Amino acid sequence: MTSDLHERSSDEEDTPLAQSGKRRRAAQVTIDEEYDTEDGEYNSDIALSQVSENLNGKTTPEVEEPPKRVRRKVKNETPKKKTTRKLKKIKVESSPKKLTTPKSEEDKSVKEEEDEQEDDGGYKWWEAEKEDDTIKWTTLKHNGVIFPPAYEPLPSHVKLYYDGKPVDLPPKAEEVAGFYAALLQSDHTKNPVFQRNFFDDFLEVLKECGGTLNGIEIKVFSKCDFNKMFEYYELQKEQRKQLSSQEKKQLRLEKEKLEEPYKFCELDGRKEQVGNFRIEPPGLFRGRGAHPKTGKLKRRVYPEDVVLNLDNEAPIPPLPEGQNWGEIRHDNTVQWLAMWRENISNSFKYVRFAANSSLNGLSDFKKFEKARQLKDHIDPIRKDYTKNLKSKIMLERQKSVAIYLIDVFALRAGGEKSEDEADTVGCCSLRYEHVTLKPPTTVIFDFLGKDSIRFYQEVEVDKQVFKNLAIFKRPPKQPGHQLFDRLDPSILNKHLQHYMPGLTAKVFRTYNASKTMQDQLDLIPNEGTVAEKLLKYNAANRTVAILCNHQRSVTKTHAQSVQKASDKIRELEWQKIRLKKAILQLDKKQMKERPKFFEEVEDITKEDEMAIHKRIIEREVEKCHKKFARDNDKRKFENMELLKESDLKEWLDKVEEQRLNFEQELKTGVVELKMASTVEKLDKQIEKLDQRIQNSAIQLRDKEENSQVSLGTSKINYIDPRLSVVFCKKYGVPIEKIFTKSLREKFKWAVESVDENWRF
DNA sequence: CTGGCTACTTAGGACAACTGAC
DNA sequence: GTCAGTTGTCCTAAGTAGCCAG
Repeated sequence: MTSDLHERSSDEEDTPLAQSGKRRRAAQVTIDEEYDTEDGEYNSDIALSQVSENLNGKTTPEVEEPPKRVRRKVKNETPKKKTTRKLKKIKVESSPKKLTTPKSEEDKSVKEEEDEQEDDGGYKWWEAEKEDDTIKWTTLKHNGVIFPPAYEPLPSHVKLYYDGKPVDLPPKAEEVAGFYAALLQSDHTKNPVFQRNFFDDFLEVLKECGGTLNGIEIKVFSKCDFNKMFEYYELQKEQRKQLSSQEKKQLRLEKEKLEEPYKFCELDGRKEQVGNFRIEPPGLFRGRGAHPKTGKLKRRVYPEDVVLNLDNEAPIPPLPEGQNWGEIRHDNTVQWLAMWRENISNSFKYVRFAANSSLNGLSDFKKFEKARQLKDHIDPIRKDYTKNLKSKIMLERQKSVAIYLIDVFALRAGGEKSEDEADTVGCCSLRYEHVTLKPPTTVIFDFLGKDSIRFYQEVEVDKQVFKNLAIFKRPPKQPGHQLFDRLDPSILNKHLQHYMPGLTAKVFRTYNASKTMQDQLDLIPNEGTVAEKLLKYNAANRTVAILCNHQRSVTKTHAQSVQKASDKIRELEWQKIRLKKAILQLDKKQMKERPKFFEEVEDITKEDEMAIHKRIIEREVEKCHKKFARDNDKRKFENMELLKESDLKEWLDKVEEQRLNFEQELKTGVVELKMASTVEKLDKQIEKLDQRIQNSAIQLRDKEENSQVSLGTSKINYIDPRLSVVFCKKYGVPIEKIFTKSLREKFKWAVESVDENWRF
């Protein structure tokens, strides 16, 4: 058999359509038909040479077409107006009584949050027995949503400038310009796509409201100057910061009072917290990664856009005169209170219960129970996919490899994406260029995953997986082509259902994350201080985060703070050595008695010492200046006599004296301590320093290792909270050290239901 | 089947609040 | 008390997945 027997014959275009059409025929095609093999193992010699060609492919780029990105069918090619299932306007008849919270609000002027928890937390759903899970509630009452405040036009002296001239914008357009101005210092505004999308939408809004008010015609983005607007916002921010703490408190209280009615709802007669009761304010869409729509105007949402969901007896939240809700629904099979359609990708946004709500808790519990259940099925699944790596049917091989990748490297399912989203992939949507093969069995993954976070891993894989990946990459496939051209998440999930009802690709991530955590926790000895145990818990957490590729961007100040910390350690070490020298000065015999102890005295070079001296002196000088400035500020305020320059000089002289001492010390090697001391006292000090050095070193290492890893996501979504609870109970670590207040509430079901023998 | 809807889960960054060293 | 650095919360984007009509 030769290459023209490949399923994809050469005359077929590699259009997205052709690609997706091919999938349909996939099932019938066997490996035998496709590849010249007897046992389902394809001829690795041929394939490997092809592979390495691609690999060493530094040669190929010149020859090949630049990798084109072939995507599957484009959704919404023509953004056709959806069959407008027009939101029925239901006339609000019922008197819009305000929802009274179960207990009288006046009882407590200052709300005690902990107490608040007590009375609604009485219901322990995890101890109740619920049968039907398609019905989420029988009664649901709430007060609707908070709309963002109306736009307040800028004062007349703050304007957009066009080509150097002030522009009078109609409020609606000014608002949009303001959205951009506010972001002037962010990275978004440096992105040309963002600029263009913003500008297009801005012009459109401007046109809608009839153009500028002073006849200036805005045409070119580059002539727009948003600085005056930006400065105004900065000023406002500054002023807000300057408010006295009293005023700030006042504002906080007012906000609190306004929000109070929306924070809670009543579900089956119980008080529950609402999550995002604030409608998202208008602004510029900030898509992540290379999002084609980033910068577009996210339009304001009005009551007419909002669908409310509550029970049919529930009072309908009132609206200002003349305004109406888009629709009132009574759908008790869903867990949302309100929703609206956003204009960027035409999808829905939901107002839902808070993380600590019973319904969300229940879903969470079920999620982890499902993942735990996978424990009992994982062995046959692994056995199966290992076996099927050699299946004669292409589809089967792709399935097996996909499940292997999802299981072993915790890849996401990887659904199809449309052309107007950022180009990110998961397992099923991996393309040729995302996987590089390095014989014999090394694979390099390099692609952008969810949120355009880079997934880069060089890993060893099963031999047969390697071979299969080589097959999936075989010509005529080239960059831009799907690796798993027979697969999508729904095919995969359907396959997985056979092993276990409800099993889907994402369950593997939960399972492997929690399993890994359990294994890591098992390795931690029950000894040492709480701080030490905590450190080990975090290390375990980190293992999971790395498995799931949970990253965060390093802070701007990271390098600096690492530098600072390591400088501090060096300084401590220097101090220690200095003390050891002092010991030797006191008693020369010590060297013979404890040669090991004094070994490190030689470790420090003159240059090191000089650098440390310099740092200390610089710091001291700076301190003097700062203190001088601060003291005088204070004195000015209190109408006291100011410190004179001579006072500052006096301080600085002292520092200079110290500098000279250091210089002397460096020259002679003789350490002069401030106080007379004994060998014993110095030993004690050294011991303390050692401890401090160790602690600082651990902290530094932790900081380094955590700088790119985000622990939160796995803690919140992947690690069964019961693992953490058991850990705390068993190891005597207070749960507050691991779960913040809101996490303790979210995971209340776990905190209260588990004994210390529980295992994932 | 497939594609489009719909609902729900997972995600990182912005920003506010807190904390500990000085 | 002040400041810098850290931690916790909020915000909303971006995934997964089930369902249903054609």
